[in-house]
Order: sequence, then C-alpha cells, then structure tokens
Amino acid sequence: MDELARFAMRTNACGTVTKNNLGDEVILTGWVHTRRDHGGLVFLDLRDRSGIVQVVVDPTQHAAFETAHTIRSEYVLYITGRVKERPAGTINPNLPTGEVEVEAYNIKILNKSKTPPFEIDGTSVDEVLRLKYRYLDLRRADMQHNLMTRHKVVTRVRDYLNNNGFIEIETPMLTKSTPEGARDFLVPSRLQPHHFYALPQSPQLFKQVLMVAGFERYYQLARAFRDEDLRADRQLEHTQIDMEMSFMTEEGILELVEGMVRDVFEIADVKIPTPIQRMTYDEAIHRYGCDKPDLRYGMEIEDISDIVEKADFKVFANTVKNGGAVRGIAAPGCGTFSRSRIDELTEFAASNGAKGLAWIALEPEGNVRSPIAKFFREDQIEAIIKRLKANPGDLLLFVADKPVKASSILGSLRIKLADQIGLIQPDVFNFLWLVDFPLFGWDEDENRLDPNHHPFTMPRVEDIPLLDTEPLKVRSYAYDLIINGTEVGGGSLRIYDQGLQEKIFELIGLNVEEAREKFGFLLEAFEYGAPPHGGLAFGLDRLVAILLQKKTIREVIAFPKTQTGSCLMSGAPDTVTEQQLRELHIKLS
RNA sequence: GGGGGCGUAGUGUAGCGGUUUAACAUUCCGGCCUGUCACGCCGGCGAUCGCGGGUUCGAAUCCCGUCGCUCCCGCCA
Repeated sequence: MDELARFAMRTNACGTVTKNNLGDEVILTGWVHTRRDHGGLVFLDLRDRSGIVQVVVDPTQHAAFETAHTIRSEYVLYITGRVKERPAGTINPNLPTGEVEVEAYNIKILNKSKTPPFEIDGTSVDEVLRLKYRYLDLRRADMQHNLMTRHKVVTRVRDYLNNNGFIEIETPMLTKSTPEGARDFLVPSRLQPHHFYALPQSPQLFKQVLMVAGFERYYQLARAFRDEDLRADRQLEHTQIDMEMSFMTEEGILELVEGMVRDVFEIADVKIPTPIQRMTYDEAIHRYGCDKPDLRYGMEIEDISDIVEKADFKVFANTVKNGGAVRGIAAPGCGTFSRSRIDELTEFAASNGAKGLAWIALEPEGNVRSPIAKFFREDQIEAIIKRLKANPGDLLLFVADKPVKASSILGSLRIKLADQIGLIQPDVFNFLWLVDFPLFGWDEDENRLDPNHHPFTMPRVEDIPLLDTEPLKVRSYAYDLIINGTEVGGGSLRIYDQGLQEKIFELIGLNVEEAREKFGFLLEAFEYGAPPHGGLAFGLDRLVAILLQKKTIREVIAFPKTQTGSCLMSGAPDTVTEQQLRELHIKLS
C-alpha cells in the first residue's frame, strides 16, 4: 500500500495521508516545505518523496508548539500526530492531501538545515546555482517528477524487452580505443605502462559478439562516452537503451521496437500511431533538407530549377546550368518581415554555408516585394508561388547551390523559422522512421568513402552490385527513429558475410591488417558462425526529455555537466597528485 | 576553432552616461497574529552591479580583455 512506510521509521508517507486515515495516529518524516506561524497556531507543510501534507501544531501541545516556533525551511522532522478532517472551509483543493491535516503531539527535529541558497518551492533559478547545489535542486517537484518519469521509462523498457525474450548483459567500461567515430575518453593503464583503455562510445562490438555467442536477443542500459563538444541534447556521457537481435529482418526489428516506444509513451498518455510513419533518407533530404525532419509543421522545400533556368536572374540560371539547383520554402505569414529581419535570416543562412539568400515577400494585400522580382516575368513568379504552395502574406526564401546543399541550408532555415514564428505545437508528438540511409558518405578531408553508420552496416541486397560502380548510391539497412525532429534512436542490420565485410573495409580504405588491428576480435568471432543480426540504440536521455517536453537533457539527468564539461557540484574534472601520475607513467607537458 | 546571448542583495528581476544613499518582489532576522496553505501586518539586515583595464568631470550603464554559464556552427561513425 504505502511502500515508503514499509520497513521504515514512519507509519505513512506524507503524500498518501487521506480521509482513509481519519483518526489514525501516524508517524511522519520529511522536510519542512513551508512554515506558516500564526503565533497562536503553527502550520507546517511536511514534504517527502510522496508529496506534502499539512501538519498543524496547537498551543495545547506545549512542547511541540515551542519546537514549532524554532523550525525553519528544510529541517528534517519526525512527527507524531493524529489525522483529522480539516474544518469546513479550510480544505485545500490543490493538494491531494488537502482534505485532512495531521495534528502534531510531538515534533522531533532529526536535522537542521542551513538556509537554502534558493527556494525549493521557487520558480526559475540560475542553472549554475542549481547544478552546484544539485541535491537541493533535485528536491524540487519538477526534478522529482522528471527523474521518476525516467525511472518509469526504464522500467517499461525492461518489462517490454524481458517479455520479448531479451536478456540484459553488461559489457566492459574499460575497453579498447577504436579510431572510428567520436573522440575517445582514455584511461591510462597502471599495470601496462603507456597503454590505455578507452571508455566505450557504445557497446557496439561487444553486443555483436554476444550475437555470435548465441544470446539472440540482448539489451543493456549502457553508459556511452564521447569526448565531443556538449549541446542541449548532448552530454559527455549518456545512457543508451542498447539492443541487438539475431535472426531478424529489418521489418521485424522496426515492429518490435515500435511496441517498446508505444509502451514508453503511454507513460505520458500519448497514443502513438502504429505502424510508425516511414520515410526514406532521400525523401527527407529533398523535402526537408535534413535526415531528422520535424513533421509537426510543413514549409516543405520545393525545387524551382526548371522555372528559373531560363529567367534573367543570372545567379539562378547559372547555378542550374552548372548542375546545381534552386530551391525554396514558403514561410507562412512572414511576408511582412522587415528588411532587417530578413537580413538576419540571410546571415543565418550564410553561417550555414549559403552564398546568398534570395527572397520574395508576398504582402497580405497581394503586392510583391523583392529585390529579385524584376528579373522574372509575371508568369514565372506565379509559377514559383504555385510550386511553393504559397499564400498572400508568405515570405518565399530561395537558395541556389549544389542540390543537397541548397536543401540543407533551407532545412536549417525551416527549423529556425518554425521556432521563431511559433509553428511548433509543443504537445504534439511526431514519430518517424527514417530508412534507407546511404551506406557511405564522402569524407572531403581524407578524400575517401566513409561509413555513414558504422563499417558493419549491411548494404541493401539490391544495391550490392553498385558497390563497385557507384558506392555513394548504395543504400543500407540502417534506420533512425525521429521524434519531433530529434534523432532518438538508430541502428542497422549488420554484415555477417566475411567476403562482403572485407569488400566494405576495402572500399573505406582499410586493408585486412588494419581492419584486424581495429576490430580483430569481432572479425575473428565472425569466423565461428555469426548469425544474421541487427539492432539499434536509443538515447534514453533524449527520449525522456522529449516525453517531458524539456528543452535540454540536463533536466532529466541527476548530475549533468556544463557545456565546458564541469560538474559544478563535485568539481570534476580536477588536477591529480604527482604520485598518481607517476603510478600511471604519465608526465604532464 | 568560430558566431550570438546572459552575469546587479541569498534568490528572481528593474535601472542602461548624471537628484541613485542602486529600486521592486521574495528569502533571511526581529515583533504581532488561532485557520493558514505564495498566510497577513509592522520593522530590520543584506549588493563597492562577475573580475581586470580603458574612455569620461562622472561608469552598474560605453569600449577592450578575461572568467563563468548558455544557444548555435564545426565536431558528435
């Protein structure tokens, strides 16, 4: 019933005291949320994890009454009293316990508290202070709710996976540095001078070995470490719901995972449509200019190359002539934007790599305002408006560049504008599987093919012939789950054919020895009967943040780090002693 | 590595070149109060305006630097 009271020094948890307890003598423990001292009568709101209950202290209880006057916020109390109905007219409908109160006979102060640096009950507090005194910040109702929701998500996930034949297996935190991917966190080995472990960027290789080992369905709530710059949705360490399955098709994996996502969102009473909408990578890039489109609003990108290729506007015409594209979006209701407001957009586009940003403002009355309109015939402008499905009052924005680049710049503008003009309905959730990712990208710096997901990703069967001819056109069995424009999870089917795997290594410029050096143990394992397998990993922090509609994952992590990687509470990172360094055979420069 | 924002009593904000002894709310401290629940009323303490330098007759206010936090680009297979 009241699990916080079971085995405990109290008889009830504060938030669970109701009319059912009328007349009961109870022992409560908790923190003083607020004190209302009326001189002749003292009210204490006592708070524990379960909630708040009002304690009333009457002068007839001399000792308790004396104590009550000395009590301050956040003191820890042990209260003995009786549950009473509140007098008529004093019921507090805002409190689950608002119909009753506890008349205290005895108050024992278990611990005092310094005056907190901010009010636990208060609203916005500077994040520096919140992080420094995180234990106080975490007492706030909002943070308690966030972490409890996180716990519920984890519980749902475990239940779902356990019921579907998965077993949870831990993989090492001290492992081998693999040069692909993000920057590794390194841990020096004391026993083996000049050798280092790396903290895992993900359990990728180990979970595939577990498939070879015959576990068939594995999961782990795994911490993953990446030494890259932090963002609102990126910490140095994050938690993955990591999964791998054998003898599954892509379709099977997506369906299985949809069930898990459905269960998770039930926590927030969000019904998700299944099957979850699918979209190919190519379509997303063309229509939304990114591989994680937010489909809660429109503003789709349209190609107008064919309309403008013969127009007098040289920038557009030449771009098309040289194999580029001219594309645009229609920003609803932005036709009245001032010149300076549009200049800001141009600057933003430039910071995303645009050479320029052309625009046509359709004023609400029907006038066209634009520095480039004079280069077009009326019928061309009409055609553009029609292509972009624009309405009076819209602002049309155009980028001329290489096709994909034009789309990606417009994609960034689309997101920025949607945010600026409030197009995003915050309590709507949009789920999307993005599928058919290209197997490779092109690494401009090193002038070679680069695996888009990772080197074990399986190319789509029908595209395998293209490996030799047009490898950049090869699609893969790789998929991402996108919620509201955030990549929440991603994975792939893996290669289990040695010949194919060697070919992929070759294509990305790894010879057999190099591949052995980097992934040897996995490749060796594959020689002993690797089953077809595949999997994915979810970012738990992002998932919970989206569920709770939080802007940053710091709100759903108990002890997060700042953008410079500091823990303001513990003071990490910090210097270490000479002695520690000596044992690790490390000399600082 | 680059671009933007913020930094003023414990907390949240206002003030943005001069009658400002830096304001308001809240917290905190003291007093009064037997039905409050953001308790109320009265009184009080509390800030050299992140730090350093510059411009100026005069700087919280303008400029430069620096530190911290934050958002974004790069980066994050």
